[in-house]
Amino acid sequence: MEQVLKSKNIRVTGFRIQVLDVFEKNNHALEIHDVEKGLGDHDRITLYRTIKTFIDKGILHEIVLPGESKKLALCNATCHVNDEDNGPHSHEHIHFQCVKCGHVECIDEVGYPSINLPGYVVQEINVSAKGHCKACC
Amino acid sequence: MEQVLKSKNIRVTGFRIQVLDVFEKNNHALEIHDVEKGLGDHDRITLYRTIKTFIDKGILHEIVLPGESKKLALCNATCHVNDEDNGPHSHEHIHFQCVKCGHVECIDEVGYPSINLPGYVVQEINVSAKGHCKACC
DNA sequence: TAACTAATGCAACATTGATGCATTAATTTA
DNA sequence: TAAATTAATGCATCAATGTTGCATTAGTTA
Repeated sequence: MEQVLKSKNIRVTGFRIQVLDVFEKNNHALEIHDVEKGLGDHDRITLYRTIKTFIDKGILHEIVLPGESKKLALCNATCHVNDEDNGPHSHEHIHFQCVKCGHVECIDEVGYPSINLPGYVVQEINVSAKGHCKACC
Repeated sequence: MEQVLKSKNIRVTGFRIQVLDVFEKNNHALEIHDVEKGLGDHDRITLYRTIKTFIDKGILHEIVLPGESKKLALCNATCHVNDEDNGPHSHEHIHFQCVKCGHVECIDEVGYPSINLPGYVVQEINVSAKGHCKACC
């Protein structure tokens, strides 16, 4: 837990550990609202700043799905954002949302599709899916 | 233009035609901010309501991309949202963002990838890509 | 342990979007 | 085609989400 923060060269504070705890207790993506419920009494602004730091450092990533509010999930070990230029996260995984339980999870275990767009140069693709998750099938 | 509105059984008003005009003059997705610049003097709330109506009726669809603010684009002819239950739009196309000009466009001409997630039931998939568009190559 | 610097907490503000209600304008129908 | 009907608009207000500046507090380094 602390190791995560240390490895990213940011200070280990009680609040940051609490926030990480909330994510580690859940195995699906969370909205800021969910994080707030998981924390005790806290300062809203500090939470926003903490999340921004975590995203910049490659600890959390944002998940946007049509019609849904923004969600956050822990990055996997292979995610290395460039600390100098705040480049994009490089997660090649699918974001899956279950229509039954509503949970959104990152699926690292399957291959990533590739697409061919004649006339375009594709650098990066982003895939999300909807359906029934393992638990709800 | 009017036909679009009539075919969806909603009233043809000057403001709605102006909004459609802005989208038809551009061949890429627009943020609400862009639409406002394309309109003359107007009421912000009415614009939000107009956009909501257009989305509900299958005239516009929302495009969300990580790290970008929400964008809107005209639906293609094959989009039929169910007017009764406000079901989802059924566009099987890729949203492409050019890293050079920043424009986001809908690409209908290419096949849509399929994915196989063992243990899951996939109902719908959503693909976006980034790179260089035809104009910027 | 002191000095340094990053993180926090608070106040204030910005943006994006929704709701209620009276007024206006587009349709419908007589 | 004018009156009746009903949807759309404009305005005031509010809610949610997120940012900035600044003084204070706490983690880290020497």
